[in-house]
Amino acid sequence: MEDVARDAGVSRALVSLVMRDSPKVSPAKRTAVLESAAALGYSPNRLASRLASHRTNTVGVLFLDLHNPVFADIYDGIAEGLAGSGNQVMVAVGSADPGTELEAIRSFADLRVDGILLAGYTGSPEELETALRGTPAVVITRELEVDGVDSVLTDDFRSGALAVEHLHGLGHRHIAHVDISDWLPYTARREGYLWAMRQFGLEPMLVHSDMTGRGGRAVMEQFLASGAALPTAIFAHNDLTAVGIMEALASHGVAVPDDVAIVGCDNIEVAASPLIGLTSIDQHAGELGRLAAQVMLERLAGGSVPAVTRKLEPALMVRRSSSPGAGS
Amino acid sequence: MEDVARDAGVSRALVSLVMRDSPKVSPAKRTAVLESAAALGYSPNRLASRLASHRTNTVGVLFLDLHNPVFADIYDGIAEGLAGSGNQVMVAVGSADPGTELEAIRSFADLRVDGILLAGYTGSPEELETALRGTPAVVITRELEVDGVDSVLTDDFRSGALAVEHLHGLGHRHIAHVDISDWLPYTARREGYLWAMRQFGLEPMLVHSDMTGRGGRAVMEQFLASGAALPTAIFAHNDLTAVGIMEALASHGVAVPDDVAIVGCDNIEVAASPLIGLTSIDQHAGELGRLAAQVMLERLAGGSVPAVTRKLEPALMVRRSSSPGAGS
DNA sequence: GTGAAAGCGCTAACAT
DNA sequence: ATGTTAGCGCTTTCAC
Repeated sequence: MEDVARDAGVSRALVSLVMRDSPKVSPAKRTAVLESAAALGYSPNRLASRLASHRTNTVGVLFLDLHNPVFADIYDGIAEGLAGSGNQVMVAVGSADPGTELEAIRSFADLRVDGILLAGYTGSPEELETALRGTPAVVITRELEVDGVDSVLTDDFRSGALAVEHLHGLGHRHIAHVDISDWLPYTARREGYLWAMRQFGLEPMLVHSDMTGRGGRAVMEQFLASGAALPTAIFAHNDLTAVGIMEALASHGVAVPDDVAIVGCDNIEVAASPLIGLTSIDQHAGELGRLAAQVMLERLAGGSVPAVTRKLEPALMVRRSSSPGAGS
Repeated sequence: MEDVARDAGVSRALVSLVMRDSPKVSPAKRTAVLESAAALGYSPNRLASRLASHRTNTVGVLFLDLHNPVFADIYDGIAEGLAGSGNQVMVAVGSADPGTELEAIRSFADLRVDGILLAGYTGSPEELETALRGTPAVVITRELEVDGVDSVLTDDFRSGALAVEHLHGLGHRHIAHVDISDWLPYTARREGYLWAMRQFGLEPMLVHSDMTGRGGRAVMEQFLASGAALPTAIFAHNDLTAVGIMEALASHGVAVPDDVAIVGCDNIEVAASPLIGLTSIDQHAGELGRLAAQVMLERLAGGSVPAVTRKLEPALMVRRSSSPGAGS
């Protein structure tokens, strides 16, 4: 920087201003500086500038899992929502390991990112609060009671109820639910399912899986091997699980939806494929990302307003896997 | 840090040593420092430490697209390959916009990451070289001639040839190829296809698409609408495209593989689904990521050895979409 | 608009 | 093993 200033015949301060394209430099000097910088192959060290300015203009985004396309949808929304705000996105991936997730959050905090977006946080509120060390955050797809942490999600309880209402309306009375509660603290969809089943006076039937397609498939294979009577309909915690279930059923010659109707959740792209035709509950993933970005920008601008929760209404997308005329 | 030192009754330097858990501190002082740090809620500012130490222990990873699951597989490999090396992963997503990609690379360089892994770089070698500013890099899924930039990929030419050989062996003579060359500089699979078609004395038939499922579907819809005679087999640039093509065919009642056989490329998880059953050319995505990580670690340790290229052999995975007995 | 001076919060030789 | 002294490369006052 010293060199650039000398080469352009100006002060270091002026170079600094040009690099942050401040409006208070004359066009002449600006081009002179830029030319010298280009000639000398100079580019500012952002570590130094961030340290000195106490601002990073960066928001960190933590994803639970890159394999679930719902996170790609959320990412697109975030990128769109942050576009033009002058903020940079920095991504980290949490993986299944619980320590990794907190490590990534701590790392963001130590790097002094301006804010953190958590897509699929699986830990406890307390751990989150200490890991954040005051960094503003918004959790996506979950509601958390932590100071300075906003929540953006789709109504999971309602999603579960919606699935049951749809299947009940089709005439189904034996509706099973494959949840992931052994795995992660996401229980609201199950609660909605249980509530709706109770409303209709139906007997709930719960099976536990993880959140992957492989998990759903394994659980269904196991069920089929057990020889137990099949339900006439299954509501799966997410589409990945639902597709896994459909795969297992297909391998065993069980017809969908004629023998068993299937409803997933998330409405990922593959659910809409004519080859799959999975009925699903749309969570508006892209919109969640956009909203989370917006909430974060407001918090970064507006100081420390009280934590906010934005909850979207899920939307039922009926497809072949639960088409009427079959089932019951 | 000053405060912690005072509180623990030691010097700042000692605190610094404890924070990096150096072996040269007495256990007594170590615990004293850690306790004070915890009590005061102190955690080191990594911007400052990185600036002062000139080391970040971070490698940046740039992905072309989060929607293609092949990148999730590559990520897993990278994470595995980097595990235990003391390096942190920082992810950025390039998106379709060509400027975004270079901007992300420049950003990594300005943040002084130790190295950059590029999964699906789409720009030119020259642009890459200037954006890197000397940062070591390895490109995955592509071979690039740039100083200090290694390449890790699966033989794309061979993949294209393999697809044709497989289909030819099944008796197919009218084999079309859907490529993405209008979109991205990935032409080797097409070259392999063209070479093999020539070897067999067959007439090539090229259709251009992007790299998405939607693109593949659109291209096939358009083809079907044109009324032109269908080939008996199609080799698609990747599995996403192949599935899109299968969707379009299904919508129009064209049977796979009886009317048209399909071969994709990448062997993403969904290809193996019994609901899809897509024959594909495995690129060993996870292995690519692991290898890229390993090559990067070697470069970071070994100084500036000449650029290296590691090329894997593709593997044909035959499934229903090209099952024998049908076709020709 | 410009230049000087004082940090940002840490690490890295040195000495002790 | 521990304290001291300089910086890392930039941003920010502040007076000119």
